[in-house]
Amino acid sequence: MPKEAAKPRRKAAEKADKPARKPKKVPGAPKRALSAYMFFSQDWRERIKTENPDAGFGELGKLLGAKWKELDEAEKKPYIDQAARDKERADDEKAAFDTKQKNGSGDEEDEE
DNA sequence: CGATTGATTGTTATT
DNA sequence: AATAACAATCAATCG
Repeated sequence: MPKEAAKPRRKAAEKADKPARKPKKVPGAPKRALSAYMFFSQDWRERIKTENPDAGFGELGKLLGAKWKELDEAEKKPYIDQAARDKERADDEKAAFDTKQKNGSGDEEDEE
């Protein structure tokens, strides 16, 4: 049995009183990459809507997530692949962000 | 060095 | 424009 890391990833439905998550923390945030779910939704949202034209937001989310878990790794693979591809892109942004901050704030194209 | 957390991504319908 | 379940993620940061 693999060791489990105590990582109770639960953040959704945690809207007690917080004014939503913070807009951003660090200036020039290179934004992360999309997750496989993002690509999965882009492709599936059509089918979900096709098979569930009455499905609203709740149904979509729950139904989508349920399907996602149903898929096999091979099924998710293409989505993960896209996510991985985007990750490379995000990596570039991060690299640029890292380099830029290392360089110093001097000449920016259009950054305020 | 390890774990945790925080920030982020995209969908839709409603307001 | 913003929010809210759904899932991933993963990079930076703290101990």
